[in-house]
Amino acid sequence: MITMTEIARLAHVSQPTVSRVLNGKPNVAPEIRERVLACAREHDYQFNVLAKSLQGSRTQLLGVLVSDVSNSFFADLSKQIEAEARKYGYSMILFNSDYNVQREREYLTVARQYRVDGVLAAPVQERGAEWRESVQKLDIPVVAVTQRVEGVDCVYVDHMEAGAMVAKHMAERGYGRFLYIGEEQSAKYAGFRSALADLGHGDRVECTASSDSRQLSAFLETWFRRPSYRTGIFTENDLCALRVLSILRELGVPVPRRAGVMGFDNISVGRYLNPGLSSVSQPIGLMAEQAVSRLLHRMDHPMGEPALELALPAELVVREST
Amino acid sequence: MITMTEIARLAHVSQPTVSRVLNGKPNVAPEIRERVLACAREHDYQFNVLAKSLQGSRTQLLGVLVSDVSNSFFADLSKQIEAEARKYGYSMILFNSDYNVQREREYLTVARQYRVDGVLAAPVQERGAEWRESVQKLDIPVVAVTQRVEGVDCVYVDHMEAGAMVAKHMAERGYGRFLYIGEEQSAKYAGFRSALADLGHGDRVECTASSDSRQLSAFLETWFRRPSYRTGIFTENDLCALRVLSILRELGVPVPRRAGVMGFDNISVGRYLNPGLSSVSQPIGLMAEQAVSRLLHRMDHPMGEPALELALPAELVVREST
DNA sequence: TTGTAGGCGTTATCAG
DNA sequence: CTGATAACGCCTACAA
Repeated sequence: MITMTEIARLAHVSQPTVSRVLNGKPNVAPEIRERVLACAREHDYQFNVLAKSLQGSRTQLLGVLVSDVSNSFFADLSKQIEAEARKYGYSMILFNSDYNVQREREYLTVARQYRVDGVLAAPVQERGAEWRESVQKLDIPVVAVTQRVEGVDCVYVDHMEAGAMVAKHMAERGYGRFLYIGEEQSAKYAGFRSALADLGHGDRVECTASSDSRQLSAFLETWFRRPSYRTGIFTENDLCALRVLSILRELGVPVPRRAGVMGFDNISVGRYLNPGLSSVSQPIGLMAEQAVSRLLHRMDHPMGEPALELALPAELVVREST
Repeated sequence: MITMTEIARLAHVSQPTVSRVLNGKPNVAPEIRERVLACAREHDYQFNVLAKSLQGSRTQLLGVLVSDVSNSFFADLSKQIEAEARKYGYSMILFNSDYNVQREREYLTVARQYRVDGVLAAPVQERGAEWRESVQKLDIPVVAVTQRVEGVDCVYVDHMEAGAMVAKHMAERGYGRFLYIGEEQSAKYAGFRSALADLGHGDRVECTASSDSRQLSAFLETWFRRPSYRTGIFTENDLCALRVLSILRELGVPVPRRAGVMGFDNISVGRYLNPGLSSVSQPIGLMAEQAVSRLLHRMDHPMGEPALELALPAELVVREST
């Protein structure tokens, strides 16, 4: 690939002059400008961004760290982030932590080795003082997306509040028993549970892990064998809700009559399901936009301002499953 | 971020010595090695990959160009590619062409500006002599994924053959009318159509575009209003199949009795649908593996060998929708 | 075993 | 308006 120095030689000018031309600086004689441009075009010159950023300028690279791009929610998020970053001339190195805290850390160091100008991370750990600290002593600005992290710039929806919204909706729909499928410590569950308590259903909530499909299936079979109230099921995300719906179908549990199912993330296929999946929608586009903009801002003001913790509104998307 | 030169100053040695230590080269006095390592650890030294690659060595960056990560197929593909690349110490810059040929070209030049060691591309254009040429005169190795491109390294499944498999399956299932939803020029359609012709259904195949949902809905309504044979519908991808299923449900067309639907890509949510979506599965993991390995190989042998055109087997995944 | 010198492709500074 | 020159962080000779 041709370099400025080579163009300089071909055009019989000095290399800095070539630099001036290619960067569109003023104060270059028109004829020289033309000569250089012609030569650059002819050889399809491309800037060497790496060499450029050696001078202390920006790399124009963003590190984007998600737990799993194959989850449509993160796929959508990555897409929006890429589109948003592109507006500012940024490209994105994508890292997949695979829900692995160890790899999350590794990728953070890889991102630094590439001298990315900043990192957008959807951190795995929900409540991580540890994560905050490891991020804070980093010399690269980091914005957390989807999760609140105290003392770190972050853009997120309030999971507590979302859980409460779900609880309220399910109570209104007349469900009398409740099930949360996901991690017991999650903020969604906390909000769900506490709102149900306020509604007088405090002792009718249970929680079970989602990880093992067979186990989950067995659990639901037992649950619905005993005659009981109509059950509102809230899952940690839509993928999990899909599995639940599929299990309920196998068990012959009618949805939404006997069981209501509400997911989280409102992935795009939800509306095409049968029954359509009710879900909590996060404003992905807005999150991406705000997160990128905050990150770029932070690059210029590394320490100055206090962390911005931006809570965005979640929205209930009610379809046939509740 | 601390540099080798600074460590050198702090440890009272020369910068190349620091380089030797940090790169684990032999012939360094143990005590100096310790001193340097201690200092590096203390200040959390990280290599500057960019500076490294200025010397002509590799950037350890791969450009990955897809049309739309938010399509689960490409999301899965990106994920597998990332995992595979990581094994060789490579990171991935992700580009989203958004099915836009113009942006595809732009991203190719951006990739070059970053001096990526190679590019994996799922090209938009199905039959592009133009694309081949633009890629061939690139100074960076490119491997096409998912599409065959003559004269360019590529890893793909044979869409013609896949289309034929679908035709055969649908004929066996007793459908007597056929519909392809997608671009008329696509290889899938060609294979579908020609196989149907061989089966004596040559004049019972139609094709309609998928782009406009309302239009598609109107088309299907008209189609199913007239009493006709049972119809086998083959869609260009699973996302499209989802929309079709949803429209058929609205129209009250029973699936698979009156209409059979088969998608393409076998995205993971397909099995959770109701009815479960029949589809053509592409071996994503294998494709990623082969494509990355081919790309790395090509880096070491830029021109030597002829292009590898690797056709991988597609597989019919039959569920309740056919 | 260690240090010095040069270069990778740029940009910035300063002199002419 | 243009060209030397130094610098960015690192590596690879080569010299001591």
